[in-house]
Amino acid sequence: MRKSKADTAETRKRIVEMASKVFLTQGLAATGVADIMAAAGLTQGGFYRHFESKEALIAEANGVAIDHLFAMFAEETAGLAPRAALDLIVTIYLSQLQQEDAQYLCPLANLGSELRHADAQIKASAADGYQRLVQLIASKTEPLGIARPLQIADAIVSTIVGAVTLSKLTLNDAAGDAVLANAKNTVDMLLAASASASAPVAVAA
Amino acid sequence: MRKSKADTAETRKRIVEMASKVFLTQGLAATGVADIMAAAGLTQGGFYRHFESKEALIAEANGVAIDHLFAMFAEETAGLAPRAALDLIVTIYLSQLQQEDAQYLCPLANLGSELRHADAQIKASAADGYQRLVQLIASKTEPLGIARPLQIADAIVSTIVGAVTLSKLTLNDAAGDAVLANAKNTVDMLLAASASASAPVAVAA
DNA sequence: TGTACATCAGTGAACGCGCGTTCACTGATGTAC
DNA sequence: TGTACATCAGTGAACGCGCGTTCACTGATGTAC
Repeated sequence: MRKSKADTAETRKRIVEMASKVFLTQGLAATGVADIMAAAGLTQGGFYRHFESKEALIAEANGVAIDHLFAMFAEETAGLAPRAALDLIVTIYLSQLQQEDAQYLCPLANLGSELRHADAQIKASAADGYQRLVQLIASKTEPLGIARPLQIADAIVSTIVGAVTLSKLTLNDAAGDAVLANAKNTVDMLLAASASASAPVAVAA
Repeated sequence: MRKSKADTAETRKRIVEMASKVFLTQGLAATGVADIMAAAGLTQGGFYRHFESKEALIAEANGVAIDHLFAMFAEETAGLAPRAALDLIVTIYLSQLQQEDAQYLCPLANLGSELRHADAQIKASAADGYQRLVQLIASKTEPLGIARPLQIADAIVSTIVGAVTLSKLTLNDAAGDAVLANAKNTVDMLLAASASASAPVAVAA
């Protein structure tokens, strides 16, 4: 049953994509290799033709999830002014678990505490995602002419990651939604406070 | 080897205390019943004399962790004015993972993503902890005469929980410390922004 | 108060299950001539 | 270009291990008389 090189590459990609989705929605420990292979329409025996271990797949799946998230951000905010782009990024990030199919999930918010105890390569993929998220936000705060744009970017990341995590630990969905809505207000407040703290500057588009 | 009722109660309490510590530092899935019993100086067979299941212990251990956290907050901030108490609570919360023995760990920040997929009683204990944390913070923001004290309390919780979670997902400790230090600044900024947004009010002690 | 029996905390071994990983095998693809 | 062989993606079963849970047993505690 050997497959062509193109088929093999496609299969491998399909496994990573499915793994990314399943890991992010079900958790790392709760998701087995057999679950992922079944989701990809394969049997578990073939897994090790593509990956060295479950850990290696987790690291790769996290990387892919992060890549997709940022590609989507870039696409959605193309041509927008920094402040508008920032608003959209924050809004999209906060609503990641509210959509039906939950296509773009962030490993930091959805796997946070599990990543902490994972092995080195998995932690490295998480740290990379964190860095990229801070830098993306900072690339939008820096042109705003506000005080301490890097610290504000960092603060925004802590707030939105915390809010998404906590929104799934409330007693009911309404409370979770309130956490998310409030996080958006908090980001706005941080930006407004930073703007008033520095000399008023006209924001270029 | 039957023990007296007092001994039995003490043993049960010791198991919960050890479980609380081990679960919070190692994670739920990574910690086995045998690990906990060994930490308590017992063998695994005796576990089911005290608890119905591992899940039941997790729920109870989380509850105990939260109780300890709040008891410590109450003790540390006794007699302090609301703003000073708030500062101290935030500072202590943010430094929970920096101490040697890490005695007071919050389940929300340390088990966040694992709690999300846990069973109903465990999630209920997490939701309860979240409610209590928001209310404790709100009890300090409300006397400050600031705008929207409840939303600010909620924002503070999202920020500090997110920061503690993320501080362990950075490449090195220095970056993690920066996340925490920045979270403190963020809280201060939120409070200052809320104060300036409302009519200036003298804060009573 | 003393005695005889029931209770039950704790032990250590075993059970059963699931999971990550390995393996023999199949048959289509790739490659060497 | 055609042919013979090597390669290897995928299958399905099995292995081995760890973990949650159960169980027979022990002997000290609690209780009934």
